[in-house]
Amino acid sequence: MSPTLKDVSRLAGVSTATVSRFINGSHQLSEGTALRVQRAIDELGFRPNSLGRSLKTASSKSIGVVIPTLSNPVFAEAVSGITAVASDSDYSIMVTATEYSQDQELKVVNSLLDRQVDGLILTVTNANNSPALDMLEAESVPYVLIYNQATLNNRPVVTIDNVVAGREVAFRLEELGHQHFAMLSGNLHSSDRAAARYQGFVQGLAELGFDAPLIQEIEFSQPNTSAAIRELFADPLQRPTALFCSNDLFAIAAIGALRELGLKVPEDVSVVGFDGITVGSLVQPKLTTVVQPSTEMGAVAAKELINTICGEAPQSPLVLPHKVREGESTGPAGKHEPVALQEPNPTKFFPKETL
Amino acid sequence: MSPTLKDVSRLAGVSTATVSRFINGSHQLSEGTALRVQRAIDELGFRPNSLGRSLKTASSKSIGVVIPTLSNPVFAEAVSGITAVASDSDYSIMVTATEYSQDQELKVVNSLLDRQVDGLILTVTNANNSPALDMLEAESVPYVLIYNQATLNNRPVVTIDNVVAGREVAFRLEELGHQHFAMLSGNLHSSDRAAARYQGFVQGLAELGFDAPLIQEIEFSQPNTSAAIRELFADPLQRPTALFCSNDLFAIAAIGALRELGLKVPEDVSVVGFDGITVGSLVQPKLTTVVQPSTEMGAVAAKELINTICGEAPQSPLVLPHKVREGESTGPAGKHEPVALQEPNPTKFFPKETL
DNA sequence: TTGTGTCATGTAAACGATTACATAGTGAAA
DNA sequence: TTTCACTATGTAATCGTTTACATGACACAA
Repeated sequence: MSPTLKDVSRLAGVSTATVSRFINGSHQLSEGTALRVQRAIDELGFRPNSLGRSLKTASSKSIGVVIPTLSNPVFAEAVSGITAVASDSDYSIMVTATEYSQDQELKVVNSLLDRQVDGLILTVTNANNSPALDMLEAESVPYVLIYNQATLNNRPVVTIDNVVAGREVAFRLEELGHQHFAMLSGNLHSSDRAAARYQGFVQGLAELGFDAPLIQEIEFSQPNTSAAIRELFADPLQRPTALFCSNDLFAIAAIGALRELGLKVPEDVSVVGFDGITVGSLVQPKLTTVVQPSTEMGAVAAKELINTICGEAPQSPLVLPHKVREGESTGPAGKHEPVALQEPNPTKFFPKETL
Repeated sequence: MSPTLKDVSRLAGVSTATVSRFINGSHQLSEGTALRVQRAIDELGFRPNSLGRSLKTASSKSIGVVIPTLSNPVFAEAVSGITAVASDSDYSIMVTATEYSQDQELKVVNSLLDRQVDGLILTVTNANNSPALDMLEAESVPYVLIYNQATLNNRPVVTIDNVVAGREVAFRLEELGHQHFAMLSGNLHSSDRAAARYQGFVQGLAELGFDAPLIQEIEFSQPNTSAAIRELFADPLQRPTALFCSNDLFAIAAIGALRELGLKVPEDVSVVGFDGITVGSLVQPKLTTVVQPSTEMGAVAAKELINTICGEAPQSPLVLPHKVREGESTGPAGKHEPVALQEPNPTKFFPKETL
C-alpha cells in the first residue's frame, strides 16, 4: 500500500494536521518541522490521496466533457483547448463521446455525476430539448455548452452564430454566380448546429430570391455520403452547382463522391464545408469552409465553467466570431451544362488560385 | 447538498448498511425493505458518491490515458476503442495529451496518479527510456502501452510491428519500380514508432540493395512540411520518386507541398503514409498507407489493463496485425526525368521579363 | 506579577461510503 | 424443548484527508 498522511506524520513525529498544513502550504509552520515533514514525505514517497481530500472538501477538481465523437477532429480540438485551461487550474477532465445519441447523453452525464465532477462542458444533440441538461439543471450542477446553437432559454453556452454563418455561405456562393444549391447535412434532429446552419442557408437564399436548396441528410455515425451525393446530383436538369456541407468531414467525403460521379470541384460544383479542421487545408483542393475557433471555444468554455464552479456568475451566452476561409473548392459557377454522370473527364484542369 | 446514504437510511427507516447492501445488489434483503429503500432513493434523488466508495474500496474505477496529442485522429481513434471497453466495465477515463514532450509525460502521469487512477494506458515518446514509465514501475501501478514499439525490457504493450511495416513499404515501393527513396518523419527521438518505421524502411531498402533513403525530420507540433519537402526534392539529379511519411497527416501535407512544387502524385512521386486514419481514404488522391487497427488497439489495451487491475497476469506484449491499404497516391515509377521545380510562392520571384 | 495576543501544533470530528462482526428472529432437526 | 442454521438487519470501525477548536509556549505590556 502507498503511504498515507498518517505514515508521514508518524515518521516525522508530528500530527497529521501538521503534515496536512505543510502539504497545503500553510505558512504557520516552524522551519524545523517543515524540514522534518519534507524529509518524511521524500523518504516514503508520499503522494496525497486526492480521493480523501475530495471527499472532505467536496470538490473533485475534475470536470466532465461530453461530446458527440472524437472521430471528428473539430471536437478533439475543443478538448485540447479545454485541457489546456483546465490543467492550468489543476482540474482533470473526463471525456466521453455520445456518438450523437441522446440516450447516451443521459447515460454518460449520469456516470459523470456519479463520479462527482465539479462541472461539465458538453455538446448535446439539441440544447433546447435535452433530458441530460434538464438533469443538470435539476441538480444545479455547473455546466457550459459548446458548439450548440445558443438557445432560447438562455443556457450557458460558448459558441458561434451558426445561422449567420449559414447565411454568409449563401451570399458567398451567390456572389460567385451560383443559382442551384444543395446541402449535405448530418441528421438535422441529431444536431442543432446542423439545423441552424441549414436554417441560415435557407434564410440567406430566400433573401436572395432563391427557393430552399435540395437537402440530403446523412447519419453522423455511418454516413453514406456517396448515395446522398448521387441523389442530390441525379437530375441532370436540376443539378446543383453549389454544395454546402454541414461539416468538413462530410465536405471532404463529398468531394470524393463527386469525383466518382465525374463531377469536378470547383469547375462543376463548388463545395463549402464547416468547422475549419486542419486537414481541410491540407487536402486537394483546399477546402473552402466556415472556420470555428474550436480551441478557443474549448478554452473559453473551460474558463467560464471554472468561474462558475468558483461561484462567479456566468457570462454566457458567449458568441465567438467565425470566419469564412477561402479555399480552392469553390469557384465561379460554370455554364451549368449538364454533364453525363460517371463519365471520365479527359481534360485536366488545375483549380484556380483564389486571389 | 445532495442526499447521502445516511439520508436515505433515515427516510427508509433502516441502517446505512442496509441501504449500501441494496445499492450493491445484495440479495439478502427482504422484499419489503428493498421496496422502502428504493422509494427513499427515488424520493431523495439519491446518487451514491463514488468518492466515498472509492476511498473505502481503494479502487477509483478510472483509468488514465496519456497520448501525444488529440490532433492526430489516430490517437483519437484509440481513445474511442478504450472508451468503449472501459465504459462496459464501468471505468471512466481521464485523457491527457503530452504534445510529444517527455516533461509533460512525467507531469501528467503524476497528476493522474494523484487522482488515484487504477491504471494507465499510454503512448510515450520512447518506451525504452521513459521517466514516466519508471515511475509507474516503481509504484507498481498497472499500465499498458499502445503504439509504442515493443520494447526490449518486455513492458506491457499492445502495438503493431513498426519495423516490419516499414520494411514492407520498402518492398512495395521497389515492386513499383522505384529506385530513389525519401522519408519524411516526425522527429525520430520524439517517437520510437517513427524511429522503428524508419529503421524498417532502411532495412528493407538495404535488403533490396539500396542505400539509406534521404530523410527529413520535422517537429510533430509545428511541422514545417513545405520546407522539408523542398529540401528533399531540391536536387534535380537525386530527386526521389518515392516518399514514405511516418504518419498520414504528414503524408497528406506532403502531397500538398509536392503539388506546390509542381510535382504530381503519383505520376512524379509516390507517397505512402502510416496510420490509416479515416480522412486518408477521403482525400484525393486516396492515400496509400499502412493501416493500424487503432480502435482495436485501444480496446485490447483497455481489456489488458482491466485484467491486470483485477490481478490477472498480463498477456502482453501483444502485436496486432497491420496491413497496407493500396490507395491512389502510389504508382509505378515514372521515367524520372528531372522536372523544373515550380516556385511555391510566385510573388517572391520576378517574372523573367524583368530580369 | 498577571493578562493578552500570537504562533506552532495537537485532538478529534467530519466527509460518504463499505463491511466485518454482532444480533435477533425464524423454522426445522434432534 | 433445545439447538442449529439461516436470514435479515444493525453497529461501528474504517478508508485518507481537512479543519474547527483546543492547547501550551512564549513574548510583551501593564
